[in-house]
Amino acid sequence: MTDSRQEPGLAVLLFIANRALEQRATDAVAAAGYTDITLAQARIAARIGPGGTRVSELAAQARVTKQSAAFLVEQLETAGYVERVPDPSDGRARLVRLTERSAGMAEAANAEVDRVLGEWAEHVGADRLAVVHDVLRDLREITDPWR
Amino acid sequence: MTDSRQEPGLAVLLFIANRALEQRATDAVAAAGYTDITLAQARIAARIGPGGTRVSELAAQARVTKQSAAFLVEQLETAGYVERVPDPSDGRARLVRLTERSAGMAEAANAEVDRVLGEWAEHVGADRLAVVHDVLRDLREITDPWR
DNA sequence: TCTTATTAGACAGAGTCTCTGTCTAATATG
DNA sequence: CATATTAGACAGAGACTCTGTCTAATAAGA
Repeated sequence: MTDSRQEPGLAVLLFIANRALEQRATDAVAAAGYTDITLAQARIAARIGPGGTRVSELAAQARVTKQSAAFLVEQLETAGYVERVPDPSDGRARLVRLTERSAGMAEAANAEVDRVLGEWAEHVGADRLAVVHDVLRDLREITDPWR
Repeated sequence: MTDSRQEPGLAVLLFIANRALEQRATDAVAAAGYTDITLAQARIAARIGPGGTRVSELAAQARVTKQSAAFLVEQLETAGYVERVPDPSDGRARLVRLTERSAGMAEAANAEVDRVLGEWAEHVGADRLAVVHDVLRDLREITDPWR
């Protein structure tokens, strides 16, 4: 989205880092035996909170439309990774929750992410990586309309 | 790809920042009148170098298969944003080059990216943002198999 | 309370993107 | 010169995402 080759801009660098991490996590999940889940589904699943999350919320977090999120949740439900329960606080809403089956998958993903972050810290220094983390967190205030 | 809500991990933060920048650039391009280009096409177009780039190279940079990249290049060619010429150095290859028509589009995208980065620098400090840029650049050595 | 506006989600359909698999031509390798 | 590799084309299937529309539940105001 920047311009052309040569020294890559921040836009490209963000893309590369994001994709690298995503790829490692995806590969790890597949290696752990969870081969019936796609990247798009995983992006949704990864954003489900402990107490369950609404489809609208998942859509916002994953930057897709409600329809797309609902479609992916449906797939995840069929595969047994999530379940939908009524939201006690709102009769219109339903909460999407992770099932026990997804526990191992989540663990595999998280373990790999930690491993990758360890490698990154070793390569660029834990302190510098921490700055990246802090800055991106601060940046979220202006880049993330939802919360 | 991390786990669930609460303090977002680096994986989610990278995703958010990347998407935010991508969205702003995309909106700016559309606002500039280039409504016949999609996000996937733009991701490919943004990676075409001054002297032209091979489809295989574009595929690697955009993290998609050769087939996907070829498909998108085909769309871009039909729309008049790129052209394909034989690669003098390799009879098998063809170089994808930007046409004059894409100049205004690239300018609109780059201008918006610069604008966003300016906002970011203002929000978190130019020095801290510079650290992020440096770290991600260093990280590329281990996250980007292609160069 | 009653009317109206908003919000969560379901449903339908079309378009876009991406992948696996296979094939040809051109280039390296030994 | 035979073989392996690489760039790209072609075909087809599958996955993802969107616009548009609809119902039900909640929120807001007269």
